[in-house]
Amino acid sequence: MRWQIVAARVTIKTIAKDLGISHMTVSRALSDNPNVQEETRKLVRKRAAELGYIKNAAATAMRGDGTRILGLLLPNIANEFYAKFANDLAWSCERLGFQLIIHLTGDDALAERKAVQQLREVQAKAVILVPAPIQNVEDAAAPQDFGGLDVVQLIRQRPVTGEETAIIVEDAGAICDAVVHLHGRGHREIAFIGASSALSSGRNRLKAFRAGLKKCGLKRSPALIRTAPPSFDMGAATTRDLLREGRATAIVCAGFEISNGSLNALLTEGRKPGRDLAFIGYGDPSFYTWIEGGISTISVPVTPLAEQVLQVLEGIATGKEQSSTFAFDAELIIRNS
Amino acid sequence: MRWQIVAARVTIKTIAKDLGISHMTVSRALSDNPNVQEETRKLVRKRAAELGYIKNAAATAMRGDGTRILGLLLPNIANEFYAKFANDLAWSCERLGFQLIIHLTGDDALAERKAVQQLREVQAKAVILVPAPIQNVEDAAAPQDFGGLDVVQLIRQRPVTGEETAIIVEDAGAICDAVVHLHGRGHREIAFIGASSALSSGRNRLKAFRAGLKKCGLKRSPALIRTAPPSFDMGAATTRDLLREGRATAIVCAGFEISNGSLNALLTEGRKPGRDLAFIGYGDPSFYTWIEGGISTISVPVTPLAEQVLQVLEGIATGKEQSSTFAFDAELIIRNS
DNA sequence: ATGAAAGCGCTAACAC
DNA sequence: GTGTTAGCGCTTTCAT
Repeated sequence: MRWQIVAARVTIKTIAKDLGISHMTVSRALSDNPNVQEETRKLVRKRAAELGYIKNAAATAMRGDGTRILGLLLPNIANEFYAKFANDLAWSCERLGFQLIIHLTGDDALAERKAVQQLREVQAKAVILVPAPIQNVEDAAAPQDFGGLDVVQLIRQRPVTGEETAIIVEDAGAICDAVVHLHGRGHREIAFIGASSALSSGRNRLKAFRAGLKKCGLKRSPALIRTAPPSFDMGAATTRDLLREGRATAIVCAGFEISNGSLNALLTEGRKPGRDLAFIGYGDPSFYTWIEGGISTISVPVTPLAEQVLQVLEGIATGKEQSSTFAFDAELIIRNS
Repeated sequence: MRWQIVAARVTIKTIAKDLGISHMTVSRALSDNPNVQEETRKLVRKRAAELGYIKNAAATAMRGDGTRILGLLLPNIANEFYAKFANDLAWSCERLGFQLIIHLTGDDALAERKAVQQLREVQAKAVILVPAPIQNVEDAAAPQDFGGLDVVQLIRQRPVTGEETAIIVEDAGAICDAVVHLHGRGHREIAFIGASSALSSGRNRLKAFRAGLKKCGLKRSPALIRTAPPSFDMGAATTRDLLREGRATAIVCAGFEISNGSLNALLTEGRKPGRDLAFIGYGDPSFYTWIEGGISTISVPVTPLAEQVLQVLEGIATGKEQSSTFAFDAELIIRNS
């Protein structure tokens, strides 16, 4: 026998015994089943509150009644975009009575697998994820098995069973617009800093940039196109290189981290974005609106994205789910460039 | 009878039947119990993988073996500080194999209660929370019951049972330093923008500011001390007021949102923080380091905080937990003011 | 309107 | 080394 130092958990049986009735009556009373006398119901609820009864979610889950758990898989939540998205989604979850489990993947396929596994273990209802980019053959050969999870893909779309809903942002138009705009302001040497072509987003954004060049009748200059694994440091270093070379008169950034890194390099080098050099950022850090007269940017619609996820979630909650792809347009916002 | 469209969940019994052995052997094999023949163990693991077996966390939880779930309660995660903290903590969770459930409270006591209730239902192991400020008598009268949850209070410390660990930041020294520093640079009209005294943090920071004034032999000017419910807009509006009045030559911000709002007002009004007016911000948005020659700030040690939480967590995980209060000093970082 | 039994998936405690 | 039993807390089903 083990001494119970802490009070044993209060269950419906505890209450039942305390009240001298069957635990089934307690169960019914607590779940507002009509087949209970109003009086008993009140009594039970009162006693339950007094004893500090807490429903055991595990028991409910085990009976096959599912859970109210949602999983969110993101590369990180330090990034302003992801943080804002997680924030919006978390509020929706509070409203709908869901619990939100956040897993960080660092864009690593293995981490993603582990997270999905854990979510399946707790029988999460759905998972919203930014799919990790497929880096090697193994990843491609062993597609993720989501089991009973409803899946919503975010930002990136991985060609899988085709069953999953995808919510993506369509930034090709805005990137193309950016080039056209810069051209209109007289720029002829427009640099592009983006992710390496290993990422589908990297390829697509570069394609959009080239489409913009073509539209203005500008010819491609390989020297002005810089791609590498995207990061703050990459954006900063690349920008410093471009400054040193002194050819570019405008920079278009195609990535959140890259954009911040590039802006950082510009400012720490004493260049005024919008004056000394035209600059088009990526994403919507709030300070873009109020530094240096406002930083022009390719604006990504976070809240609409989160709201769409919410819609899909509500569909899932009520069983009326239907899979499809939702695309939201990014928008070129011109401020100082 | 109901038609099973989807394949029935694979359990240890499924595997047992498939292999013609007892489900206990399967259980033992899967949990690396030594009392299984190496051969059978391998066989079981192989078959489990093939059949796509997923352990049912609910069943484990129901047996009283607990969960690997942690709860994190924050006012929001859009704020750079909270986002960074959540990010650090989430990484720790990945490393330790925990799942992190994030609940947003908006600093509302009722929302906090609901979140704690839900965490208790899923039998979370611990909850890390920024306690909602106590606004009214009801809140104070009905202290939160955390049941079996281990509790780590963050930033704010609510006097409760005294059992909980608290991890707080001690910013009084840095605030006082800020005043002394500004005085040393010749400023005599130093404004303070902070939270209303309803929040304990508001009171303490104001106290520290006054201590700074006293230390320099400056007398208090009520006209330069502005407190109200803290927000970005409050910071911006207050700053615009101060600019209009034209008396203050320096501003000390005592809050994350306030600081950003104030800085925003300054820049949109065309004032150069550090040149036209001395400015001491609060918190560590990354762009503070690289705009306007660097914004001076009261730096809050996020990563040490998260690391301490991690320490406590590991204590909890191994049962070697011991409650206490950990304080981390904020630090005055002078850049352009 | 209320109660008794069964079973969800798992593992500790016993057989053997 | 392997199998059997029992029970965690809950609700569905079937009595009463």
